[in-house]
Amino acid sequence: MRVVCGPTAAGKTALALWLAQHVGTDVSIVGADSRQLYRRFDVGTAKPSEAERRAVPHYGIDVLDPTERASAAWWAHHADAWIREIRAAARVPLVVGGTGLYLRALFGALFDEPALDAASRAALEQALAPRPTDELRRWVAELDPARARLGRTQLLRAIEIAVLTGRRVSDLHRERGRPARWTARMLVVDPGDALAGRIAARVDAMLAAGWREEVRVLVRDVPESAPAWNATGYRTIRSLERGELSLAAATERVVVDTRQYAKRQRTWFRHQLGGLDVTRLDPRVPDWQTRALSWWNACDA
RNA sequence: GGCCAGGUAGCUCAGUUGGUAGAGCAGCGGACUGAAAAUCCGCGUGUCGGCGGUUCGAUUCCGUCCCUGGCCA
Repeated sequence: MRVVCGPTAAGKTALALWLAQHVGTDVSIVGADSRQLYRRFDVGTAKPSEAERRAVPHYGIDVLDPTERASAAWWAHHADAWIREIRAAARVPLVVGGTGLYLRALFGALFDEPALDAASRAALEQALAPRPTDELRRWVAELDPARARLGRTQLLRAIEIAVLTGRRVSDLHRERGRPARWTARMLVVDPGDALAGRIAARVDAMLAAGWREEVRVLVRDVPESAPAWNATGYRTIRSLERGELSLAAATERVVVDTRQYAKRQRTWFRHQLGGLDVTRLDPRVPDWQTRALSWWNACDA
């Protein structure tokens, strides 16, 4: 299974589209992007354009309402179905995206979660929400010490599993590991120190493409708590539209946030792809097309 | 040209009654198994504007020059 990944604004989408149109077979793209899932959050999530989606079929884009919460397992389940559908239509799938955990859920380590009662789960989430992170950390130090050094999201997860199943997540990870659904050949796209400049240019382009207008419409009926607002920049642009920030300050804020996000992605793609077949490509090299094609041709499917 | 206020980390600033300095932001490194564009952890040597002087010792005091901002001419 071919996968194009890398930090945001690296040029993944462009490279994938180029490949789709130059490899001589019918390619369909599966997006592995946790923010492009959401309908109506278009400009700031850098979704492929209408024309691009007409030229190459895309899956995994515009599949959730802004208030729905996605998850890695949810995405992997659907991605699996999309891939089968693409193959059944005698086309070749290409997974493209920067959400590392989603890729992991499809190609590796996600464990098989025991059934959790939805009501108790919601009640527990309510009860935990107001608790300070330090307190959660102390609890996890008791319940599942191996997880206590991680962040709040992971602490909540550790407590949830411990309370609802009576088991430690770290034990379940070991005992209920699931075989990978596909073997992946990854092409990690990264333009090195040109990335910061590309990010700044992309934010300007998003603003010019109507990002503010998009947000102005969204604030009318998408509640502030909707998961879709977590996409980088959206809350900042919302503040801009409320007059809480100048355009210059908002732009700078979004550029910085995006840079920091891209940095986290790099760290992930540097260290978290263990066991997978990885090829790295700097799209600035003059022979990037040759290299991309030879990567494509070295893969079975 | 005169007076005043400043020139300290990439940026905004604090501080040193003389013993060569520290915050926020930025940046860098790392973690990550069903919220992941999320959530966390770690990292601070910089001619303290230049040159002289006083001093055992100056970023700190004195002189002078340069630069920035404001006011007055």
